[in-house]
Amino acid sequence: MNADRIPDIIIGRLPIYLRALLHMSEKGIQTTSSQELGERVGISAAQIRKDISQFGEFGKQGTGYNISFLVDKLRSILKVDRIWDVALVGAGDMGHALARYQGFTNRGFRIVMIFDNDPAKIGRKAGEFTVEDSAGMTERIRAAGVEVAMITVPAAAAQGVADQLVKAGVKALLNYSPISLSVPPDVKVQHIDPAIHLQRMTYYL
Amino acid sequence: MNADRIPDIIIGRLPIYLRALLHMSEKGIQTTSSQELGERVGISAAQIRKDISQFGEFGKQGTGYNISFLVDKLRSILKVDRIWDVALVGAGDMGHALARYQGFTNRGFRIVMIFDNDPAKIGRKAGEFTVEDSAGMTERIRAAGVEVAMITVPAAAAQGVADQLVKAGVKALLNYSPISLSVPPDVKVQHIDPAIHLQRMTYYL
DNA sequence: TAGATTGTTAATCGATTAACAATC
DNA sequence: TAGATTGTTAATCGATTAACAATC
Repeated sequence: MNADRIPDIIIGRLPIYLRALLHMSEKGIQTTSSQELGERVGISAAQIRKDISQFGEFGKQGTGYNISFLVDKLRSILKVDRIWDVALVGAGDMGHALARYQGFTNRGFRIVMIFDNDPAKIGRKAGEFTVEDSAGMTERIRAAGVEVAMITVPAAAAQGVADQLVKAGVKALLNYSPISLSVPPDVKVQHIDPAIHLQRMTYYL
Repeated sequence: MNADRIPDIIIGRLPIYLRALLHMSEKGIQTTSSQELGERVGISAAQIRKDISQFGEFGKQGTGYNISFLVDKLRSILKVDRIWDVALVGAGDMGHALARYQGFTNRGFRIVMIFDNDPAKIGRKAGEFTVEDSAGMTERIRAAGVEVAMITVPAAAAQGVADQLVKAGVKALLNYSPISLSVPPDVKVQHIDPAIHLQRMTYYL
């Protein structure tokens, strides 16, 4: 156990471990080792043991880790042992795809509202939701106490939307717009940009 | 200039620099400094200078970097000074969103074929493409010489699809399925999983 | 017990930062 | 010229790996 601040890079690996462990759990596997988990996720066994040991002694010498126990621990550490309400801004193709995405279930998230500023989209359905006018976004989000949001608006609008979301109290932003957002230090941002991910690979081709 | 192998972590930052530089370029800015670029992307000036200097002396003391010159250099380094044909596997919501995504243009990529194994989807349109039967996928991809692919199939099917793509000669895989893929060492994989990205932030909430 | 595997330490490796001479 | 900013070196900082005692 370690009371110091845990490095970002370790926190970033925990969701990968969690996903793999849930996958094993669904297949009925009850126990795993750092070795086996490492092979599945492409990370060394030593690193996995070291990462996990930052938070406690969750394994047993000789037998490894009990999967459902470790899943519970990781969920608790990552604070996904609850359901976070998520606001989605941008009801374009990507927004619609996310609105209908099944992958949030059981992983700690649920979209609860969708906004757009296009009159042609407001009032229409996106997944099971009705697209709301982004004019009322700040108040809606603040009133609902939503702290997590996803942005799927065009690049030119993204920073403005981010500013509004921050003002509304959002502390975690998943940005699908192809632009670097600037936010206060207490707000976390993650970027998803398929072109960036592809460009990281073409260097090696 | 450095003839050694460039670390992955540096290659991973270059697309971020490139995107920011293109953005500045579109706004008519002609010159920038490591300081200014660093503020835009949230990376220290020293690191940006060090990263860029791995590939040559692209700046000028006193004035900084010429943006269009640096854009050209980065495009060439990342091999996106050409257009890569991309195959898309999975014509669900995410596949459709990617098929219609405008963000690949001018960034080195163009989707050229879309596959699915669902008879209800085969023959239908996705963006400007007609969904093809994934039964003929390996041959189609090999014949077309496609080296880059995106996977948007359900988790249970993803590893099988990846295996087929590898067999077809694909060397760069962008995986939207919520599962860790295992591929030979000469094949690059990048993962996009919104739940993973969100879980990286909830720890801090 | 014998074998397996953890948690942890120390060693190694790699990345970032600070500082500054060079120079535009 | 004076001011600004690069490219690079050395120092610092942090992350990964190897190894192994502890122990299930």
